[in-house]
Order: sequence, then structure tokens, then C-alpha cells
Amino acid sequence: MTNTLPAGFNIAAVERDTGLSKDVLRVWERRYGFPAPARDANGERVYPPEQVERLRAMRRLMDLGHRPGKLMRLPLEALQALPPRRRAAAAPGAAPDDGSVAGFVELLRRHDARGFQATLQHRLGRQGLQRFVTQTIAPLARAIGTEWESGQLAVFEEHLFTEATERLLRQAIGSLAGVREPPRILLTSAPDEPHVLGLLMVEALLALDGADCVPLGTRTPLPDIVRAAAAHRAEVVGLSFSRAFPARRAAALLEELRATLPAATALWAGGEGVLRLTPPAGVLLLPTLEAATAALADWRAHQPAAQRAPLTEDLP
Amino acid sequence: MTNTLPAGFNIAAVERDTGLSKDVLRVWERRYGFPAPARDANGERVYPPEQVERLRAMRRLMDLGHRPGKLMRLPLEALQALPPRRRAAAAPGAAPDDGSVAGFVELLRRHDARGFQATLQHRLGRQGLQRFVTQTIAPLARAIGTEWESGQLAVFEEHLFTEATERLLRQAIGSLAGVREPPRILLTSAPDEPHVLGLLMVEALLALDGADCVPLGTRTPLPDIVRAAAAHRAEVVGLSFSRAFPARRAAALLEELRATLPAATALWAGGEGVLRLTPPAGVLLLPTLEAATAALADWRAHQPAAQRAPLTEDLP
DNA sequence: GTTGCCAGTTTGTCATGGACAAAATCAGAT
DNA sequence: ATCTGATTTTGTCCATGACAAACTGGCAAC
Repeated sequence: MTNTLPAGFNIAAVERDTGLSKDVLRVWERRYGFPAPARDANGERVYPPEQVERLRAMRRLMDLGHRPGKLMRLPLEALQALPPRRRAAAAPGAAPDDGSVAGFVELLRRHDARGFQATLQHRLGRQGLQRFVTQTIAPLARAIGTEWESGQLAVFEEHLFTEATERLLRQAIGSLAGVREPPRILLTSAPDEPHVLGLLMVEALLALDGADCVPLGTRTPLPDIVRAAAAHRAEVVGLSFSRAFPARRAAALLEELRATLPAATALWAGGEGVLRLTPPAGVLLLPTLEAATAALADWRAHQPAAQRAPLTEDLP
Repeated sequence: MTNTLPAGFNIAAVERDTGLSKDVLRVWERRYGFPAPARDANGERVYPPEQVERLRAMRRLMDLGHRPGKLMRLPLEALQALPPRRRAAAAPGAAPDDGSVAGFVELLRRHDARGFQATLQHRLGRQGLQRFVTQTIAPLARAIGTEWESGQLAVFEEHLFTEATERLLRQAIGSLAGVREPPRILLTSAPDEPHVLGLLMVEALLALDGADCVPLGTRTPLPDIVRAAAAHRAEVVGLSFSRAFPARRAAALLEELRATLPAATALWAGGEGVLRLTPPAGVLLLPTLEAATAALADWRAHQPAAQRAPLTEDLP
């Protein structure tokens, strides 16, 4: 029963818990003098828990647009209370909150897992999938994102929300039996993008419109996306980027993928992560759910014959 | 429409696509002369696609127990055909394959996503959740794991399998309404463990036995597991480790978590990843699904009064 | 007041080469 | 054949230097 006292974390553990790379941790130490880990007998860094805690707070604020140089000077209490620095990037055409969101957030705060799930399920039954996605899940996800960014929500509370919602959406999509028509749409996310909710929301809407979706889950390596598109003969490849995904990397990824993918395969990129992105050539950006359903309709309008290869975008 | 020709990958892209850390990529180059990337104008490594392909093959073989020094000398063709080097670690008490597995694998190979899903769904309806999990999903997951390890399966095929199965299990669990009794079990995985199937299988079985499961999804940072256990007043914390998870790191993680978690909270670790693990003190290892249900029964036998704090394990 | 441009600063990522401990292997003894 | 200790292999860590992309802030033009 002798607890090995948790004296501290090594650099790999801190990388895991904070999401800050080892390179960043070392270079911050060099430049700013923080973090200032102890050293073990072997000269390796040992981070005390308080410093890890502070790093987590800083990481959260950086995702909100703050920069490390400024954060370094602030005391911990100031960090807790700092507002987002980046404009909220309000999604155009987003459905307004009908008032239910606050109730859901409250359930999460009280850690009432079963209550949350039950209420959500009840709402799905009442609204039907289409309205459930656009009017309940989408505003709720946005609200959770905001809460999360302002530090009001613990990691595990966000996890619980995701798990419960994910479950319900998958359940609903799974029970959609109907006929599937072209296009066949491969849905997945980039290797560094673990968020699945956006993917599920768009799949629900596309499936409702009869599209033939092939969901690959998240985090598919680029070469495998290309292979999967070929194997499934997908006409469209859809990627989802969450709000947290660095815009610069999204652009690079899309360009690389566009270069590797056959020209006949359309490439769509959706999610709040593409809101402030200049569209790379040959990539269709879908910042909102509405844009996704519109893109589907548009594709069908321009591709009447099922198997025809695309010629020119605007051919009459 | 000028495709920027995909001349090669930078080191970060290779890390993503192969799972080999930058440190490893550099040290291999230094020691073995492979990989041997070109350099761009800035002196940074540019890996040609063939080398990335070879690295992926090597990575797969290393997960099978081969060592890089040996693999370096082999030509690519030899790599493709190399057998596993590690004993298969047959799970004791595993349900035998009733013959359906081959059919499912064949559907995956033909990339028949909808057929796969439909067949699975049909089977769930016929078997009921309990038998579906133990007799269909578990053998199938094991078979997929083996196929994967032998390189018979592409990443995206495995992704499709996971997504379809996950969907079905979540759907089934979600529709389990019944009463929930103690213990409350927090279910999640370590930060580096993205596999969710084992978690869902065990949740299905525990929920069938009326346990009050709180599913947090995968990849929860350790500090958040501790917080979540407190917030949800969980009596048990359950972690799942897949076959691919390095045993050494699992042991370290469990010890760290055990030290941080209140002594009154039980810690269970399941999945094929704990098969060859010496159980750290105060951690219950559950290498099979049967062991998990047994552990639940055992907990209840020893904790008759709902809220009683555990005293001594063997108190009559 | 807003927009566009430019110089300066900040910041993340990459490179090199050295070091060491844990794991795996091998050799020799029981 | 099994165990134990020596030896090799291998991943991770360290320090430091460098640079390009992103961001900032000021100034000019609309």
C-alpha cells in the first residue's frame, strides 16, 4: 500500500496531458523560464503537478487566440478569468437556440449522465432526425464549444457530452433504412482531428437526403483516404474540421489531399474549422450544415447520369 | 488545376502517417542509413512516397514483435510476407468462432459497407445483445485484429469495421432502458488508447447486468479520470487497453492512476492489452469479457450495502 | 473609420549529435 | 531445458542553433 508519491510528470506525460509538444515545452523553458521543471538523477525534466495545471490553462487560452508571451506574465487567477481573444466567428445561418441548450448544459454540470441522455433521446423522438440535428445538436455543440473555450467545462464533462450525443446520432443514423442514391460520399477526418460530432451531424443530414455515405470514423491517414476513395468508388470525399483545428494545417492538408486524389473525385471540407479558410483550388468549403445539403443538391444537379465522370463544372 | 506534384512528405507528415516519432525517424537515419530522405532548400527532410510506404510496412511488423535492426536489411517483398514473431497470446475462455466471421471479413474485403452493416444488424436482432457481443463481436474483433496484424487489411478497411460495429453497439446500449444499480462504473481509456470497441463491449455486458455505467469515450487524460470519478461518485473506474497497447506503458499508467485515485475507488483494467501484464497492487485485471462480468458480481457480493466504503477485501 | 501594406517580433518546428536506461538477446552455468 | 548475468539494441531525452511562418503594430491611402 505504499503509494509511490506522485512527485511529478516526465516530459512525455506532460505532452500527453497538455497537448504541448516536447519541443514547445523545452523552448518555452529556454525562452521564458517557464515551465521550470525539477530534474531527476539522470538530468531529465520532472514537472510538478502545479506547473502542469498552469500549462493546461495556458494551452486552453492559446486555443482561444492568446499568445504564450503574454500569458507567461499573468498569475494563475488571471488566467482562469481571461476572455476569448478571437472573434467568435459566428456561423452564418446558424439555427438560434430555442432555449433548451441551457437545460442541457445544466444537466452536464450536475453530472447527470442518464438524465442528459434521456432528455436528448426524448427530444430526438419529438423532433425527428433532421430538426434534431439542426435545431438541437448543432446549437448545443456550439454552446459546449463556447463553454469549453471559456474554461467553464472540464475535459471529462465534454467527453460525456460527446459520448452521449455521438451515441444518439449513430443510433439514429443506423436506423435510417431507405434507398441510397449517388453520390457515394466518403466521410472521415484528418489524422490529427479526433472530433466526430460534426461528421455525424453531416452524415445524418446527407443520409436523410438519400446519399450513400461511407463513414470511416476519424483520424484516417491521408494515403488511406485516397485508397478508400478508390476502393469504395466514392464520388465525393468529405472531411470535417472542428473549430479547434489550426486553419493553416487544414489548408495544407486539403491541398495535399487534393493533389493526390483523382481529379474526378470531389473534395468537400466542412466544420467550423474551415470558417476562416481561403478555399484551395478544387476544394469545396462547407462551413455550415446547410451548405452541406446544398452541395449535395448541387452535385446531383450537375451529375444527372449516375456514373458520368465530371467534365467541366459549368457545362449546361 | 496545376497539381503541385507530391514530391514528398516532411517529417511531421511521416510521423502522422507511420506513427513513428520524429526522434525515431532521425535516429534510424543516423544509425541505419534508412530512411534516407532528400533535403529541401532549407535543409529539412523530404521523404519520397516509397520510403514512407516502406516505413509503414516496417511499423506494422514492429507491432508484431520484429525489431528494426533486422528489418532494415530485408527487401520490400520480404517485408510483405513476414509472419508475426510474437506468440498470438490466445485469450483464455474466448468464445469459438461459429463460422460467421469469415463471411464478415469477406464483406469488408469487398468494401460492401451497407451489406456488412445490414448483416451485423440482422445478427444482433437474432442473437440478442449478450450473445451478440460475446459470440459475434468478440470473435470478429479478434479476427480483424489478426488480419490487421498480418497486413491483410488496409487501415481504411479496419476503420470501416470499427465504425459500423461501434455504431451498432452504441445503438444497442442506448436502447437498454432498465434500472441501474450500483456500482457506478466510469468507463474510458488512456490518453494514447484510441480503441473504443473493447470499451463498448464491456459496457454492453455490464449494462445488461444492471450496472450504472458512465461512458466517457476514449483518450481521457489521467487527471480528468480522477476528477470524473469524484464528480460522478463512481465506485469503479474501468480502463480498456487494446492488444496494440505497449504492456510496459499500461503498467506505468495504471500505477500512476492507482496512486492518484482514492483508495475506496476500485480500478479495473481490461482488454487484450492486459493479457501479459503483472497486475499492479490495487488494480484488478480483466483480460476477458467473462472476467468483467465476474468482477461485477464479485464487487456486489462484497459490497452489499450500497454506499458502504470498502473495508477489508475478505471481511465475511 | 476602415483597409492595405510593410518592417519588426514572436513562436513553432526542424536540425545536429551526444547520452543513457530499459528491453531484448545471447552466452554460460545450474 | 531453465535461469542468470553480460552485451547489444533501441527509444527517448537533452542542449543548442536556426529559420520561416504567423502575428503585431504603425503608417499611408481610400
